[in-house]
Amino acid sequence: MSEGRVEEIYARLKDMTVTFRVRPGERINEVALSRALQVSRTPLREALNRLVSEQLIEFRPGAGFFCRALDATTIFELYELRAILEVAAVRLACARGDEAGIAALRDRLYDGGLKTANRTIAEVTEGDEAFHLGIARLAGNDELVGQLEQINDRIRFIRWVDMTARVHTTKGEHVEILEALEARDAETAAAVMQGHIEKRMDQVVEAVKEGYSNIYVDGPEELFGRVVEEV
Amino acid sequence: MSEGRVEEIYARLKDMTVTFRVRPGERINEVALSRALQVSRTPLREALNRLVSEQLIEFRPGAGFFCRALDATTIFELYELRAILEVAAVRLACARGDEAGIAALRDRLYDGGLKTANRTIAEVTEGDEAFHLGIARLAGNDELVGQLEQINDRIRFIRWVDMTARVHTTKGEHVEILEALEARDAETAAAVMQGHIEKRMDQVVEAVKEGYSNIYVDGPEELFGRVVEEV
DNA sequence: GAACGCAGTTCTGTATACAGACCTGAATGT
DNA sequence: ACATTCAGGTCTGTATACAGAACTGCGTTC
Repeated sequence: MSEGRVEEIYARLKDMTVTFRVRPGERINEVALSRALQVSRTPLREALNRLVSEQLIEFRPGAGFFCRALDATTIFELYELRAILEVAAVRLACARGDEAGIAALRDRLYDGGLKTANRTIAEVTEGDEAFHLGIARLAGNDELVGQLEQINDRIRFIRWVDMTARVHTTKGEHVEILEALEARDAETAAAVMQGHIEKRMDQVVEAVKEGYSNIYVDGPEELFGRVVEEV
Repeated sequence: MSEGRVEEIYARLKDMTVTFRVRPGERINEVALSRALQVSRTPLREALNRLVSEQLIEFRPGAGFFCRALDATTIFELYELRAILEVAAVRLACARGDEAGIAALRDRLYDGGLKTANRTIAEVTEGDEAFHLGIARLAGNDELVGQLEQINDRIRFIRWVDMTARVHTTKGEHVEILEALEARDAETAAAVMQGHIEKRMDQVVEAVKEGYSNIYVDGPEELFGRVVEEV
């Protein structure tokens, strides 16, 4: 009874929906998908139901499961929420974060996080997310981290799109945040974090209104694999 | 094919787990529960899987579904998170909340929210939650409201326990928050909200360490129905 | 020509069956 | 007396079957 099949399906589906390899609004055909994943419909539907709770897919009774659509309003709200949580997190990190953790974050940032050239968008975005999550972890509130991870899953695609446009401005702001954190300067850290996220939010919402739809119509694979050019 | 069975099961199970009518740590026997709910195991498990994502129940592969346990650390973290979100919400509400909405909130508060005598704990707690959620709604960020609702589900039981102890101090603070909101005084509103939630958090975490376990061993029904005495 | 209705098909919703994992307890050996 | 093992039962994990809902496309009627 090879136990744990649902977990695997769940992970795969999550990946598919996060990266929008299923098109927004598209209905998910259960038999087709179950064949593709080599499982029966029962565990497949169990996994799908989990993703419904995480708002990565939608469910309409009688009609089935559908890929979520990400409209501009939702994106705005998620970015705003992210800003609230991350600003609070960096404040708490200034107050409680342990030195070792801060040092580790610094090392990772300077080790790889600043070198964006010749990396794929996927890699760079992962680095960005890891930096922000690293700060949240320093705040020592696992529930906050969990909420943030859930938000990240929902906007990761958008972050990818955004990253293709402006990789290079991110780095400097990350350094600023880190330095404020090391100085335990909560006010500065909070202000920079707030500005950092809000700036991106504005850019993103605008970008979405324009070219967003045609981005994920072409299939996103190409986007994620694109390589960042030298500055 | 009486459609929408899962939705109903989901709602009932959610209620059961939120109110801890299932004991913490207890394993959920699927066949027994499916008989009790008059459905087969398939839709039952689909509903259970949704609740796993909302962290209202736990799932261990090979062992099944279990009722969540609420330890002091998690409660602390959830209250802290709630404070972060609600403080941000009241700030946004001061900035963007429309007059009509504020007036409606005021009416509801003065209409019923202040009269606690001769009401059950369940009713009073619901009023408390409604007031806080009402403010969050004024902030105009549905995602924030959603997150807050999810947190509320997880700590509602604790709020009940807390409410039995100190119903009467809540009212005054709610009035303070409302007045600051009406004056559009974000700083005051935020400060009072922060204090309001943090005070409760401290009390609650302490209460949990002492008598919590025996409260939900006796079955919680009695608690919810208890009537608040006159001051 | 357009709108409505009907039949066929496809897909969802749920029950059920079965295989294998886990747990319990008794019996046996040290 | 205690540990260990094995058998029996219980419960989970998944496949599959079937019933009914929703959709599609064609034909008919106004």
